[in-house]
Amino acid sequence: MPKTIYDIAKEAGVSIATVSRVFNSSNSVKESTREKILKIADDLGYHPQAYAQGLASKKKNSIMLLVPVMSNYFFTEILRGTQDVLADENIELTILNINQEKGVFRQVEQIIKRQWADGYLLVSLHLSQQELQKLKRYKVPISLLDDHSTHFDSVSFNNEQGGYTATKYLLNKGYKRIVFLSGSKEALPNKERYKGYKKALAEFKIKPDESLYITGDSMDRDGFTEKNGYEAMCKIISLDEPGEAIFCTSDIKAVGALKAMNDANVRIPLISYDDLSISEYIGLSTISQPMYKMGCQATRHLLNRIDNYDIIICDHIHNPELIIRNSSEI
Amino acid sequence: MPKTIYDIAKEAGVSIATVSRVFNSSNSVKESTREKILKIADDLGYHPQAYAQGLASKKKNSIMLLVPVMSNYFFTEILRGTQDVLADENIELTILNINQEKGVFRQVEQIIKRQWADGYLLVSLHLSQQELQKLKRYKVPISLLDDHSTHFDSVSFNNEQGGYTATKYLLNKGYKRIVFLSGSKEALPNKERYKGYKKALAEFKIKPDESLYITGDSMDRDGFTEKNGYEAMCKIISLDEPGEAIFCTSDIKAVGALKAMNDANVRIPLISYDDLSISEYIGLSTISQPMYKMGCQATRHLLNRIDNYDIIICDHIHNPELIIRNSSEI
DNA sequence: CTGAAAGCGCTTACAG
DNA sequence: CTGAAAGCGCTTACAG
Repeated sequence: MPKTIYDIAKEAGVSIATVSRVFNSSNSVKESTREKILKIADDLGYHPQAYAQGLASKKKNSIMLLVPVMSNYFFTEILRGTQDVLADENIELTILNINQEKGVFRQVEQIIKRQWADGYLLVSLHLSQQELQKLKRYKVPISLLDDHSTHFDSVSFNNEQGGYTATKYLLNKGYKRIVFLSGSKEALPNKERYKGYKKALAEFKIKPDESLYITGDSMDRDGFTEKNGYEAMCKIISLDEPGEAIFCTSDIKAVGALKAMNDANVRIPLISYDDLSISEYIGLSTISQPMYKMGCQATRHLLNRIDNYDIIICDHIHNPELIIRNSSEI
Repeated sequence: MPKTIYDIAKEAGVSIATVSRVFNSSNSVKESTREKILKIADDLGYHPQAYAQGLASKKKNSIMLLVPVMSNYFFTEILRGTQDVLADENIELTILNINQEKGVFRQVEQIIKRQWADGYLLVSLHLSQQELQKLKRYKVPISLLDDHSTHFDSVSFNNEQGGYTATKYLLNKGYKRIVFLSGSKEALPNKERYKGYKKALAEFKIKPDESLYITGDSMDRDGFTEKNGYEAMCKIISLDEPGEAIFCTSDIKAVGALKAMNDANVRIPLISYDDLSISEYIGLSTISQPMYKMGCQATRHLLNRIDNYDIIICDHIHNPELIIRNSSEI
């Protein structure tokens, strides 16, 4: 039922090769022929089928962005960067949501095997080095964002530094019992931020107190939810010795934590992590990361590698920045 | 370089037809042969190429979700619904971000022409009836979410009802000067909500006051940003007669509006729209819509139509629900 | 249970 | 500037 290149060629009285040339902007087509074909194609609602083009040309002219959750500002900013870099490139961008419950590696490998795109941008997927190594054999352009590896181009944050900066600030203000309000303990960024937290404590000769490592009970999305933050804060409040300040590993959790404080009518200084668009408006002191810029970078890495698979591997690590607003200043 | 069906067939000593059958779960393959082929495929990292399969079988086994912005909870919930419906279907789901600045219709039509998927779920795209009519000729399964049409299956909200309910509540509390804190005046949902707002006023014999129709100056994302809400609220506060209550057309804008109130140290009752996940935690009274459920519905419509293009068109309109929390209760 | 062969809708040297 | 033809990597009747 849908029109094919044959329909157009017949209608225009030319060969399919000529029609193909028109759509591949080869300049070796007579202007009048080109216009005629374009007109017919428009009338008939024709455009070359992506799948057939991909198969014949062995190029997909598309890249795929693989992400675990796309609920947040974090991802939106990255996407903005990617789209801006792609703007003059004539490359299509599709997004695939990876289900964290169903084996991240399996899903990623499957997509790559099926050759959906010319290259893949893996965002916040945190595969193990061993898994990344396995992906290497497909010899396909892959670029990592919010993840680090020697196998692929990567753009990542210095999470340890972020945890360190936030904690240090609190320590400098004189607080000693600082709570680490955590997400899932297994999540890599969480571990790294905890490292930074401990490093800062160490500088102040404070031993990390296990009972101050606290998370909520709701564990969907690795615990990065308002609900988890609320639950965690309730636990903190009911501690025998509640803690004098809080380093919270995400803004979304902080929203929950703030509510719990309000409900219980207590106020504990808090610094969180992400700098979502709402954070400015609810006065969160937080660690900010240059997400737009990183989206641009990671995308450029990918395009370069599609262009030439054998160029040297790039590895950018960005230092986050502490932004002080109300929540830390009591 | 990547392995093809020929490599596998040769290695296994069978024809490519047999290899193909294994991957299409045809049961007419000897168990031992199947296992052998699967083993070889796994060793060699082979899986049938999506594009070649699509071309040969004329089925993509994939659907595409077209959305304008995916920053919000709104979209995340819909996605959850879609994914849950797709869970046992063996259909891939890809997402395509539509750039509102670059001609929504043109982008959508292009995607459809190129035949990326077996069907398309259009979310919050608000094409005109005329444009939808044009898409009709491609005879391709399309399902609309947060949009209404007689041409395609659709699942939408009764925005007028939402605006009416919110405004009525405020009127019932005795407020007379009610501000309509708007997004872009051209946006369809905005218009519909405004209709409901006026309808409620009419019941109270109040003439809509033009000077109470207020929006901010930042107009990215159709004005649905914290910043726009903040700006609008500043205008409201500096009104000669400020208004006794506010109906705000989105929670994100309300976040900005609340901050502006705080900064100016005023408190005006406010009801907003969306019920994002944070809204509960910051005490927003708001209009809530069953997004997860609607994502499920729209996806089922689409699958049914892919199954049989000629079934009768479905049209669900959902009534939103008012949820009272702090922001409206001063 | 398996294979040979046609065909899906394109692109792209090659030749003119 | 244009066409004939091979080929991309699969699926799927058809035949056995």
